[in-house]
Amino acid sequence: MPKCIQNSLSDQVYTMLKDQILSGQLKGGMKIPEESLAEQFGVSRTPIREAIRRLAEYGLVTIKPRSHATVSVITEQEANDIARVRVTLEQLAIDSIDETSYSRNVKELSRYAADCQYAMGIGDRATVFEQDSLFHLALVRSSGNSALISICERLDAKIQQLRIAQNLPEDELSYYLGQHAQMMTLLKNGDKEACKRLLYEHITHDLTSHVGSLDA
Amino acid sequence: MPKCIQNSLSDQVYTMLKDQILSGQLKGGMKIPEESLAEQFGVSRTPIREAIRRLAEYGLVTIKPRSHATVSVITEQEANDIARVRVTLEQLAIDSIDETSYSRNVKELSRYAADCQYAMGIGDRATVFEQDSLFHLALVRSSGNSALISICERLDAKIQQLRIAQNLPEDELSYYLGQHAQMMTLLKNGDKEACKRLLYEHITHDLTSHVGSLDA
DNA sequence: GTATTGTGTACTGTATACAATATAGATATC
DNA sequence: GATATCTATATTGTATACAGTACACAATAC
Repeated sequence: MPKCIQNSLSDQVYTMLKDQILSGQLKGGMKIPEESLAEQFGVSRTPIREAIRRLAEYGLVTIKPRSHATVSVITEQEANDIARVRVTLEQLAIDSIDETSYSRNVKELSRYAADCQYAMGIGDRATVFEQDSLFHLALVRSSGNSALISICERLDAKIQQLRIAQNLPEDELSYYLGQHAQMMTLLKNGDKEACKRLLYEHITHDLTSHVGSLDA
Repeated sequence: MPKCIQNSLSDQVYTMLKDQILSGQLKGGMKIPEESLAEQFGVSRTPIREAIRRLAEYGLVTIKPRSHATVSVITEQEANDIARVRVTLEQLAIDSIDETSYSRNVKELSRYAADCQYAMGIGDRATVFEQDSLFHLALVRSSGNSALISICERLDAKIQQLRIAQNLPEDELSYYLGQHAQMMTLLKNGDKEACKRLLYEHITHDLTSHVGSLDA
């Protein structure tokens, strides 16, 4: 269910392409010529170009000048690098949260955590990942730091791509999702240090072991 | 002196517009209609559009749908937020640097530090800021973390805008520039903690006091 | 059989043309 | 005189057309 905020064709195409990439419909390494996409979406090349270029800024596609754009592939090294940065950024978010901003967001956070668990229960992985993203973004938003928020929102697409590529087994995924609620408890109790340690485990857990076959 | 890596018109326009914004020639809040830019640069609207959209991704211009794009203005809050994130990211870079990667980059770093000081001596503020940026980016690159590097490179444009807006008095600027060499000494001695503390001061020094008159 | 060059095709990069919408100014109304 | 509404214009959003380049395949030379 693609959610198009703007109604310009560029934005619609952008959202749909992003969804197709993150859902794995468009796999890493695949060529995406502008003309065939234009045909597929029933629009001209102009909005396609703008969408592709935006996706390139987010690292989801790679543009080779005067040649095709391709869907980006994530390497193991890149996955580790992103995780490391992510931990650092979200730990900063935790440090920046004060009680009032937390209480303002606690309801939203717990809803995402719950929805995530529920989706896990019925085996709906797509929703699990979506709600997981929303939880972490809401956490970052609670920091109130606009620069931090925009960086994390930008990084989110890559993280989603990573989550899917990681392909964690059910039991592990379920275990790590439970940490959302734990983190909230720690935050409520004001124990930021413990929360940051848990976040570290939450994000960097046996990261490298499951990555692979992105361009199957 | 704009340095155009790619030779496509889009890239050239992008670089030139960026330079004009960072040099203050295009001031915050100014409208930038596509057509007049196209005339000014002697190209069609297409490459102009792509450049503007790219600048928007970097936060240097703000696009209001179906209306003019304007040069973004930095608020005091935003400046603080960016500084906070920047400290965190560059501290992560310092943590990630190992001896081999440092020794590979030490020459480059000291050159930037020296050039920065020299430019300060002859009162060439534009070069000071340029070399300052290069120093910090080289530091981040030494980390070898691709995700971190790309985030910092992306943030760099905003930081440059900020540096100019800050408009630090000569003596203070000169003082803080001296810290580049100090940080390198600490790194060489392996005292990362001290280096990170110094970096914190280096970046967050009386930040809010000088910001203002961006759209003079 | 392999390497090299030539040619055609397909795709991108850019320009131009048209459609749709927002802004500003003028007119009308209270 | 102030406010609201209408109209004209300017500017964006999108489509299309053309030019130039890169890639793939074939033909030739070694």
